[in-house]
Amino acid sequence: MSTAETSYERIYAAVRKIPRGKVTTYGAIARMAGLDRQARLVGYALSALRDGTALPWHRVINAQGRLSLEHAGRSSGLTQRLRLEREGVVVDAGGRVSLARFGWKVRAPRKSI
DNA sequence: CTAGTGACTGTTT
DNA sequence: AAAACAGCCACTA
Repeated sequence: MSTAETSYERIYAAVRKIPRGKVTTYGAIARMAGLDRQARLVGYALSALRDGTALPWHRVINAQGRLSLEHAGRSSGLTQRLRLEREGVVVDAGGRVSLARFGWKVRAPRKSI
């Protein structure tokens, strides 16, 4: 079809690229999808996902390093936290993740810790 | 068509 | 540190 890929498709594709054990922000996903200022759209696209999706949506958190789902009063917040911890991502009691440590960076890691 | 809302972000008070 | 404002876009009524 001549129909161009929707923003959703691009967003999903970007989310799929997040490596296991890492997290990224909505803004970063939007940027990867070529929608640099549509972080909100990313959240909206993810909200449209169904249960059982193969998309690693749990690796997407907000720029404050916090799980937006918990803050939004979603029951899926617990699921996200569980999945992250299962991948080795440390989630604080307040639902916070250290972006400095687990934030997905396209740049190469430091040669020394 | 308009108006309201949202899994956001960055800047300014 | 917390709240308010503005910006951006898609979906629903």
